[in-house]
Amino acid sequence: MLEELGYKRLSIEAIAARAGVGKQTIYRWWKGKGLLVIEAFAHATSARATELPTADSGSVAEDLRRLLLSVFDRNAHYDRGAAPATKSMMAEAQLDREFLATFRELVQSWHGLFLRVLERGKERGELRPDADSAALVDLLMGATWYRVLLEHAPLDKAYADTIIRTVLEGNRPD
Amino acid sequence: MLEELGYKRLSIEAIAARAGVGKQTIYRWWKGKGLLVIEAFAHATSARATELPTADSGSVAEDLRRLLLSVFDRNAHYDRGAAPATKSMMAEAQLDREFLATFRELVQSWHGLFLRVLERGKERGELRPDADSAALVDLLMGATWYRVLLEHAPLDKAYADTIIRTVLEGNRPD
Amino acid sequence: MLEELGYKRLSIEAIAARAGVGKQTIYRWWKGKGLLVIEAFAHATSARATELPTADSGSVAEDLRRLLLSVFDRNAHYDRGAAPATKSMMAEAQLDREFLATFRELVQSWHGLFLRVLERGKERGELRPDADSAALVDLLMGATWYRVLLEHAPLDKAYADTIIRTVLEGNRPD
Amino acid sequence: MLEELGYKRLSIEAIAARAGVGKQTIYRWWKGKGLLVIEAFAHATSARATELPTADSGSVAEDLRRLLLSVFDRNAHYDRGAAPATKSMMAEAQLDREFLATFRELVQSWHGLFLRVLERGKERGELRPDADSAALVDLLMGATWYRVLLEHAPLDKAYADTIIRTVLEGNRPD
DNA sequence: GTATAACCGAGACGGTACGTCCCGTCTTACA
DNA sequence: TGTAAGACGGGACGTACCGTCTCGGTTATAC
Repeated sequence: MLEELGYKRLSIEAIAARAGVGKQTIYRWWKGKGLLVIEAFAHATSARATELPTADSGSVAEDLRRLLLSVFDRNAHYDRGAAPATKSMMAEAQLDREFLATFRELVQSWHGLFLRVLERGKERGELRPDADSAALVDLLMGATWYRVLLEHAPLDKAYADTIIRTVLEGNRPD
Repeated sequence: MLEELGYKRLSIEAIAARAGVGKQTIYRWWKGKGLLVIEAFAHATSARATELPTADSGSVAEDLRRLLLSVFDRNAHYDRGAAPATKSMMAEAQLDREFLATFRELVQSWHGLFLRVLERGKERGELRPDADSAALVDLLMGATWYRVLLEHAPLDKAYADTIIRTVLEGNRPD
Repeated sequence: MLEELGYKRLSIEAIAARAGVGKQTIYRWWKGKGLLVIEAFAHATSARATELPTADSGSVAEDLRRLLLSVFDRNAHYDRGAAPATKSMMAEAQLDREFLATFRELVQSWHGLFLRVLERGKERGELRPDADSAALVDLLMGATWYRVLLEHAPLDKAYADTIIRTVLEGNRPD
Repeated sequence: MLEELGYKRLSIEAIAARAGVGKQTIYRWWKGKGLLVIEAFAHATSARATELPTADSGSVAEDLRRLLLSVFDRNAHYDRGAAPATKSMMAEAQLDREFLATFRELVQSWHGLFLRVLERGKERGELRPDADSAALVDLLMGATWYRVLLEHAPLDKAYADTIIRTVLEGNRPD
């Protein structure tokens, strides 16, 4: 229904009707449209067994590339698949502080994957040991989200390369 | 009123009442809440004469630093000043495609400033000539927006340093 | 719609839909279902020009008889015409004190007609001068309403005769 | 709870909660709010051993007076005691035909007492033998209910006297 | 200096959705 | 096995705003 109507026109009334369910039942389980969508999103992504690739390939560059391209893949089409949902959630997060807290947890769970890769890189001496990994993750993710949100340029391999190249070269040891 | 109520609870009805104006008059001038806010935002930022620093200091690093810190300054407090407004607009942009187009123009007008600085850097040989400047701007802005939107970490000098350092070191010539 | 559905199943939602009107518009004009019905009732009875007979025939008995039979006529069929509406209003009056006040005014406007007839009777010496006219009206109306409300016996001429006979004979001068 | 909340706001949900009982259990015993209240009313009036006075004093006037004043007593205060309950039941009877049937039986059980008194009066020659006793009971009860329902005048001794006087004088033999 | 038009506040209107209450039925988990 | 607890599908409530639409009562202009 999200893809069909868009988040704004998606009403709890309509969800209930489509589900053949009383509105109260929905309010019993979720506090609002946002939290319902977040859960539906989590369910959909986990159900489709589309886990992000976490295997250790031996090189930060390769690990990061795999991870980032996987994220790019899911969000490359701004108007279908995961992107509309994540965009909607980011919007709701700006409109409802309570929702922001929940959403942040979801988003930060993704950070973990990136953090681990970067930390492995440090251990292997591929990255400066004093680099601020958390900040680097924000760079990686921020660059990605920015294009998804504004839709002013595509999430393509060239962009991924630029991002990864910049982050790694910019934090090479000495 | 935006700071007071938040974008979600800010209704055109309330704006009209507060302004001592008929609703029709508002609809005559703006097509929706989003476009009204975008204009109010533009008015407020220009009125306060808080233009971004564009002077050429002679070094990319310094120019970038000044520019980025100026942006950081305006948005450092996530719950007052410019941040709530920009966050609201980013939200609206996700919910209304027509608004997205308008908002994108506003945002991209800011890109110009960063692009010019990077291009000057290329000319001076401070940056690789084949670096994708547009992508680098997205890196800079994306990293900034990301923390503003998620509010999971502060927009502080350390973060600015990491961003600039990474972008510049990551795109040094040869 | 009242006759069709009955007062209980008559919802403001349905009235609005049938009238092709927003619910708010109804709430703008009437405070509740009861007050709307009371107004519809007043409108219907006045529109149909079914005024009660108030002419002076020269005898209390005859005046009273005409008046009472006219009331009987309108309410003889407990399940159509005026009776369902008046019954509904009497019900609402028991459930909502504010409505009771309004309803009482309507009902007491009818008392006036009976009171005038009785007072004429006193003047002509057909009734004891110290009879409590108001109480006698309550007797006349109470007896009528009682059968309408309980529907345990018909509003027929015999009952009208008994009522009038009792009230007049019971209050003959000396 | 009836006195506390009024019939309208009295919900089965609330009754169950207050009673520490499942809703289902209530529906197992009573078909609706009305029937539950009618039973509670019957229980309350019988428990308080406030039976109506049926003894034969030797005079219709006296018997009637005792009986009527007893009814008046219970309902003199329109907002507490028996009156709110009877008013509620009369309301429900107008809204639900099935309930009306049950309620009518309860009400008519009271008629029996009045009928017996009137019949005794006929036997003793205190009343015209061809008087319609049932109609007279409706006069007595109707006059009483009317004031209880509209609350436009008190149930006082003067009113009782007028009622009884009218009914007896109006149906004296010859 | 007055008639006339443009404007605008106020807010009613048809409408959608909200979040809540309660209905009467169904399910669960404990005693 | 029965029952409290309460979830469920459902209907209606009364409210908030939406974007559109009349209204009068000013101004401001043209005659």
